[in-house]
Amino acid sequence: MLTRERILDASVKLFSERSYGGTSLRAIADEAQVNLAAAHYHFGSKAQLLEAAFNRCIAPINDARIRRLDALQAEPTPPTVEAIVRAFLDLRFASDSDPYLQQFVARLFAEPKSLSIPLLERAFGPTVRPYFAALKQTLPGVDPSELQWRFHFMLGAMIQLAQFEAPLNVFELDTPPTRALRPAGIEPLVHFVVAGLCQGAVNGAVE
Amino acid sequence: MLTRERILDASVKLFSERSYGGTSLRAIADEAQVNLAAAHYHFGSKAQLLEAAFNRCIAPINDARIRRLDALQAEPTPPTVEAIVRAFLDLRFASDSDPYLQQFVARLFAEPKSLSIPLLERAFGPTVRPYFAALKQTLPGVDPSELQWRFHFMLGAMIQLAQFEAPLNVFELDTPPTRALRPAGIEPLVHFVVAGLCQGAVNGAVE
DNA sequence: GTCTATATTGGGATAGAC
DNA sequence: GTCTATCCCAATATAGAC
Repeated sequence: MLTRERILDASVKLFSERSYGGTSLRAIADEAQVNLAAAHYHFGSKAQLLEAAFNRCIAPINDARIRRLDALQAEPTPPTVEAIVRAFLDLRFASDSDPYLQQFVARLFAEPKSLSIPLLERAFGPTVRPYFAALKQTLPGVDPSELQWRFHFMLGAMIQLAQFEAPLNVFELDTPPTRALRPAGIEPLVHFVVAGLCQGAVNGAVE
Repeated sequence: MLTRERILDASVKLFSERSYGGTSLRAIADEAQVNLAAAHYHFGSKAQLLEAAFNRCIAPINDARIRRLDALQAEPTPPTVEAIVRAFLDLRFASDSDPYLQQFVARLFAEPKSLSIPLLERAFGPTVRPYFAALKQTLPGVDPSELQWRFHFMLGAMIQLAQFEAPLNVFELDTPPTRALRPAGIEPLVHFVVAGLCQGAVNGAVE
């Protein structure tokens, strides 16, 4: 059972750093200091290993996000856009999150769609949909299809932050992964996204 | 010489769709209906072929972007944020642009950094820097390091649009590439980004 | 459950005829 | 410049001993 965990850890690390196509099972076995055959014994195939690794990585974050949204919606006053955005984007206090999670998500989004879409839909859909619904309710003045675009751009900005430690600093190589989202960029990200989501609207959340 | 072009065309298509690691030289030779050895003869290696394909793809867009920025700065009145953003993001009228360009850029951003960063820096840096400088001048009230973050998020939103035809429609598979940026999402993108860039500022560009 | 060994395929790259 | 043929290696995957 320990072997299984070692393989998962190594998979998360390497898939996050080098993408799916760029990572071999051999490299994973090496990193995990485990025999190559063990990967097949425990997971069957490379694709199944990817899914297992991602699921283990995303599960605690999904839980935290859902819990935080529930908490917001349990309050007497309806949540602001900023509160919803923050609950979704600010993972600084999800201390049990895997440090590679965000890079992992970012890499997954860029995989060939036949690989990424089904996986993301299964792992992400159930968490993302309630957030979108909450935003829709908080921003009734925004056309739903327009809001879908804005939500889409929020994900793009989030992913961009996950991939690069510093903005535009295109020279840095192999930066170490950071727990949850890059702390330094979280506040700028939240404000950027809230501004984009609330354009025009005079919602209590914007300032 | 025709062979060379066929290989470049096929490379752009396949690298864009399947990423670098997911594309073999054999697949490229097949797609181009060209002999495998020709790829090595003309380009030397897979990595050099990637760079050649990307350069050919990005060159006209770099030119168009620089030309448009120059035109803005030649006018008597200083450009608005929206005008600058539009010049950068709205490629609908760059009719000679490769239909795969945006997917290509998006995939490149997600490659392992040791592969992507140097390439992006060479191909993108000289175009991106003047745009950042122009924004800095138009938004003097925004702290430069904060503006870097915002610019960074703009790129993320742009890439997200490039990768997916419709927002959140995570079920669609293998959508055909679109010339320049997805037309339907351009206006939402521009407005989202302008709002994010101009937060707080009372610049003529925001409305 | 874990190892060694290997089957099998497909990858990038080259040599050398034409 | 273009082809065939091939080298060499790395990839995923599996068989079978322990």
